[in-house]
Amino acid sequence: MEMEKLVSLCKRRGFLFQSSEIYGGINGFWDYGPLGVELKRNVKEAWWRDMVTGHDDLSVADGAPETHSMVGLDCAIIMHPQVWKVSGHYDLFHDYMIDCRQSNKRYRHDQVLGRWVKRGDQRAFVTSMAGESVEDDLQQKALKLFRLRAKNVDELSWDGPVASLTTVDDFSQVLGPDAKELGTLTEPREFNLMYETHTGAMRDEKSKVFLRPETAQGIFVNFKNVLDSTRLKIPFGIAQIGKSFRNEITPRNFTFRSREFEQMEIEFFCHPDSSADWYKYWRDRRFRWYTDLGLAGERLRLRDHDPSELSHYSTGTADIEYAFPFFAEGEYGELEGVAHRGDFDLRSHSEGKLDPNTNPLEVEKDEHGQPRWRGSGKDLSYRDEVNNEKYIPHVIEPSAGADRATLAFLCEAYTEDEAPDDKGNMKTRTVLKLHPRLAPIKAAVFPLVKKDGMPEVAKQIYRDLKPHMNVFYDQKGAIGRRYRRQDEAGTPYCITVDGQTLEDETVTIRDRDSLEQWRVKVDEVVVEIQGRLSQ
RNA sequence: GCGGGUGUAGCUCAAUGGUAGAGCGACAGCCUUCCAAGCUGACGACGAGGGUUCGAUUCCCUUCACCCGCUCCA
Repeated sequence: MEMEKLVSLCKRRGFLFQSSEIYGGINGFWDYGPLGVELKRNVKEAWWRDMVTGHDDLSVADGAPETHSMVGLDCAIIMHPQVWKVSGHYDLFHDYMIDCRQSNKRYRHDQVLGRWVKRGDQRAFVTSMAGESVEDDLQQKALKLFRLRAKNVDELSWDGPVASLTTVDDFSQVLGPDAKELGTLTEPREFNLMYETHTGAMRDEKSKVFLRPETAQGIFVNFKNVLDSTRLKIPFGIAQIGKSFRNEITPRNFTFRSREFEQMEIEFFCHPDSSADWYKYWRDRRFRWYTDLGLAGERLRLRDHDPSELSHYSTGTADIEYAFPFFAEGEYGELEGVAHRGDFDLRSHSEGKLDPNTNPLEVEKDEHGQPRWRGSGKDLSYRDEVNNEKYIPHVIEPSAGADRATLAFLCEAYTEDEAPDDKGNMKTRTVLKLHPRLAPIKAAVFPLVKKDGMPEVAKQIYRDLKPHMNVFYDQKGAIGRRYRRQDEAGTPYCITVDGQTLEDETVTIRDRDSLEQWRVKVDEVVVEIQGRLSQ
């Protein structure tokens, strides 16, 4: 499937528009049109119903270690700035970046390592991104820079230890990691991946706040509130759907990487001893959610992170990925990450930001030995009244992208097949084979022709269906054209009033995918359609 | 942020330094008894801003957006 065709259809039929299009558009932002908003709402409502309101607290779910509860939350986009300092986003999202004018490569300022080297009266700071073999790499580069052979390595004299580029002020003596000559690096420039704004009318450093880059932290900081207000017992999950914002360096690939996007996140709190089992449960359950809604093909996969990719406090992370058409063959894009996060988040918000590189986890300290970012100081542990046990729960985090899921469902649904026209010639038909739960319009009602009392019967069927679902009525033009329009919108069923209706009070129902038609009594249409939609 | 490409009607495309054209779609009407049929009619565009020019959609500059490749992707 070519992506341009889907993008074109999305625009033409009102699924997706570029934001602020009449002003030339704005990079990284997208608007959902009349059909798109229904589709995305259906995705979110399916998630909310399947994860939260439809969840059975009393039964042990398939694959689950025991019963569990699910509740929802909806918190503010703007939170106390300390939330983002303790969560680690402030440090991670505030990078200084260096560009190389010669190689056109970009580096994190603090990640470029190098060492001063002299040969005669020439002096340079040679750099490398080589990681573990950095010293060898630096020597190679120094030899090359001074046009020396390996046997003349003695002519090099090193000045000081390997150090970060942050220790260097004058870049004119710096050899970039991929450069062939000195002084090709730009001055460090600040990259803010979190959007900033201000609270109150005063616009100064003290009033600075951030638009959240993820919804998860709102759940962590409300953990105690939820516990105190609900009589919930562990294990339970808190779910939230909401907008998040990241000032991505390169928004790309339609809505896949947007700067404003919507997340569907769960933080699931459990006892540390059962956390590995719960992780497996959520990983498999979330994967199944996508397959149940139609991403059943080979383009969807569950990828377990390699143990070497994991933080030591995590016993597992898996990505649910989809092979979007705009990726190269064999490449996948993340729809959802399911992560075992241990007690990292709750402890950080209690004790202060933990250093993820420590084991066991310790609070990250600044140069004065003080906590780098102070936590709330509140006790975020859980007390098990039955076993009289007190502990900090472990967290399983299934974090999904609502826009990415919506886009994946669209990509998967887009189909071109052949269908005959009224003369029997085969014509290309464009159809969105969306799962009925996700389809923006559930059914369309047509009179075969605009006379003989057919519109009146059809309008009544429309009115009968409307209280139950989104239905569309159309009496204009040829019947075939009306069917094709609904195919493009992904409407699963079309109901047609014809001449026979006037004799025996039956109508035809047409299936979008098979093009099959069958007759149903007029007063059984609602039950028939409802029954098929709930399958 | 870099390099390359592309911006003309809702969509797909055409032409032109001198009033911008088509197909499809959408709309109105006629006709139509099951898969984008036919006839008629009306609507509808040069991404934005500057410059050169008597005159710019066309040439130049800037900018914005999209696509491809790099980079980035906690």
